[in-house]
Amino acid sequence: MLMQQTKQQTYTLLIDDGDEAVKEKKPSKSDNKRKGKVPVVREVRRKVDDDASESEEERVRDQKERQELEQHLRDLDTFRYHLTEQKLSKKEQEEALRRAKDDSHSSRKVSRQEYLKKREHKKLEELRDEIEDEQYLFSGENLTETELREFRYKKELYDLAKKRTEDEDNVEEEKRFAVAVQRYKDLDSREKMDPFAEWEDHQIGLARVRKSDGSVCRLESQYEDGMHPKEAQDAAEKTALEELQEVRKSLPIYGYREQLLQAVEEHQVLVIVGDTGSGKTTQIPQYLHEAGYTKRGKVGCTQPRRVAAMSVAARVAQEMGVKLGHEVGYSIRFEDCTSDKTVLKYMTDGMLLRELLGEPDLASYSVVIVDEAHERTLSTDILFGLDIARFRPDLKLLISSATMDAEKFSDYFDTAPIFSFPGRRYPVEINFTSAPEADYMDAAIVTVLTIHVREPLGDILVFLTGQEEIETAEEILKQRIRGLGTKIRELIICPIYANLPSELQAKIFEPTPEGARKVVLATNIAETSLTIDGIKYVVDPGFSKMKSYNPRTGMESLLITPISKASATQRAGRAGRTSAGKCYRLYTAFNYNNDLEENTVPEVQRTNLASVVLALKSLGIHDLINFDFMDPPPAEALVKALELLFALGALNKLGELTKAGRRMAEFPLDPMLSKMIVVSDKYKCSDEIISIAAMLSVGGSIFYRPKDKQVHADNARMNFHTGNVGDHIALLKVYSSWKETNYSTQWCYENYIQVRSMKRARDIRDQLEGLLERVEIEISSNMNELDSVRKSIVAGFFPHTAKLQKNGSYRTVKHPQTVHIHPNSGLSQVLPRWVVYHELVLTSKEYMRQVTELKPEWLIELAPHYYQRKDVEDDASKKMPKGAGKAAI
DNA sequence: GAGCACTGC
Repeated sequence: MLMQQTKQQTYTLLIDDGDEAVKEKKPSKSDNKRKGKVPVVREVRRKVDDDASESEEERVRDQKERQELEQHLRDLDTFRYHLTEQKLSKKEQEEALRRAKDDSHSSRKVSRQEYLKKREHKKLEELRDEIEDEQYLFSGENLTETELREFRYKKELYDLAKKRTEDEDNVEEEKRFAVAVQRYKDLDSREKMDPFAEWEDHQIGLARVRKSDGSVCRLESQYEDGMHPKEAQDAAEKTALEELQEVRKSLPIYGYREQLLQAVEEHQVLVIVGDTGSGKTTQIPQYLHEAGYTKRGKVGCTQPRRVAAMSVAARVAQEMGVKLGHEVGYSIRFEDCTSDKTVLKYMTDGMLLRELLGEPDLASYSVVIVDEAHERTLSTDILFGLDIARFRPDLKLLISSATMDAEKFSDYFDTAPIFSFPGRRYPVEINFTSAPEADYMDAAIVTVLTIHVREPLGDILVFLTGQEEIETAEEILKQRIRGLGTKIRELIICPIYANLPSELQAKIFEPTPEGARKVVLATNIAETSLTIDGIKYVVDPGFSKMKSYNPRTGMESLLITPISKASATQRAGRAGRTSAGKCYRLYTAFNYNNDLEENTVPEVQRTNLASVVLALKSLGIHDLINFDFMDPPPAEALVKALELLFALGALNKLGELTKAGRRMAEFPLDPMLSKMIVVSDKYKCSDEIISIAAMLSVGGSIFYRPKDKQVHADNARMNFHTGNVGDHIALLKVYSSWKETNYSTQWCYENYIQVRSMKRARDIRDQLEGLLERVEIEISSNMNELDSVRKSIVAGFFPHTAKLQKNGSYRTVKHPQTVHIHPNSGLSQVLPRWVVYHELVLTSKEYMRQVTELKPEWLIELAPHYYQRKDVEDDASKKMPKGAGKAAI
């Protein structure tokens, strides 16, 4: 663990220092521009006029330009190389480090101001640069009419814009927003508005129509919707089915069918290694069905993702010629598409775990297949630890994994045999940089442009770490391309990340127009969750954001960290799905070999385990320290979870599950939220509390805050905070207001609220409402008595309390540490004396997110076992910051 | 004045 941290730090340090060094060694502006920026973008392809008499001349010039460009690119490479060399000198590293330490604090403020100032002039500078570029590059050349006009126009624009860039920006963005709003207005039906529907449909469609050879056959749902005459329908069905059977036989796994079945017969646990495209996910369950395993019970196949479970089930149903939900079905949260007839059941791994809570021996299954086990989700790790196979000698367990982890799984399951067969994949050429990159964003952009200029057509996929980075990259790329106009091929930029509105997500699936190239700027979402056709080049800077949890402080953090080798391989593989491809890694082979971890740290080792422990306890597992985790989590994390559950009254002193604990375990929520719900029964406000619980569990993506509309968005948000009711009540107000408008999408837009998150909250709320019945809690509402709602919250979250300090910061009550109210909180200016918070996150400071005021005496009333008088003594005579300590209560 | 990667129940 220590080793790993050190490594990560060195890796990051190296890059930071590089940055510092760049600043110090920065060449003069024009110098920098000439070598670094201009030439790459500049050249490429000049517009060829129709005029035939000029064509020869054009060709010569084209050739000359191409040569120039090649030279520019070479210059650039050397330039970059030298820069990095300099950056890496030891002395400079130390110097940069020292300086960073000395004035990290004051420099933050300064840099903010600088940033604002810079932003103001950025656009202007860009334009000026463009003009200079043109003059520099094309001064001695005969420009075409159009190009001259363009140039003059730019110059005029620059002069004009100098005076009023800011205004223009606003007008432009105002327009864009209006268009977006209009588009939403145009869509009326709820189906259309379902943010998931679109791309989930797309993914399902993919599974349906993709043939093994990569070609597409159209047969989806033609015979299901009854649109065709009966005969045509039958005929279509027949040929479609026949064709599908052909396809099945052409899959790589087909040749191993008998061997595989024999291996399953002979061994209880089998590790299966088959590359993507081998057909294992769709075929193995069918083989097992054909071999008669389904006579003894269901065949269950788990997937890490909902879409995968749905789309694979749809595909298999089609191959078997049955209706989805009958013999073949799927089960995911909020959606159970199975029936009594179902023998092949695809499901999310979390779903199987939930089923296990009700049916601990999985009696209704004869085979369980855990697919994509190498992803090591929390659920698969727990499933493995439970070792169901030991109690059910007749249950077959198949684990499918990527090559490199197969041994590990085999060892874990008492040297279970490994069955491997080849997949279908195209070769991917891997390129490393010769020296470390100082700025991976810049390097990524240069690489994209270089590919665009040098390499044959084929789309590019760039892995970045988050929304902000993607937006920046998009901006820079657009701007660099814009200046070139017709001189290069068209480059279509497609951003993709989970929070992107779905109608914009759909853009990445549109086929690239003839002669153009698409560049997809993606987060990790493109690593596993979705596949994009036509990707031939992958640019991998080697970083991703990863959440980690500190069990000692209970603090979460989301940090940019180097990826693992396994991740790097996965990313590279994305280039070789439809043809041979290339992967550009923006780190050195040495970095790869020495600095990157073999595998990503499994989730179980970097998460809060409270709900896991509660689930295991409810399965009757008492000795958690010796639970057979494949990679055990830190003991501290387990202890912390046990302590919390004890404090919440879910476990007794002996560590046994209490009645309250049993009820809490029914809810698919963090135990503190479950506790809050269980207690709400007593305060007769379960209706309000489940809304709050649902809103809290969708996470922080409720309020929409576009860059250009921050003031409006903040105003809209503050409406829900009137009376300083606290963030929890504000969330409740958001939910009930939305409900009052009959779940209106329009209302969401008007109030800067994310529809997608609200719909998710509604789904969760519905589920929670259903579960209330199971734990015998009646729905009761007590909106007039907000203190009872607050008391329920405190009853669940009493370990998360903090008290205001003299300096305006807070100190957590039980395990003292200094924290602050998150600036996005409605109480960030109010500073109540006592607060309860939902979570603690470490970003630039230790922040409490979702905060509500409480009365200290409640702590004694609601958690007498946890707090003593002295903890909540309130020295009112002490001077508090001005205007603080007075909120709604 | 901050900044939510990605899943899942």
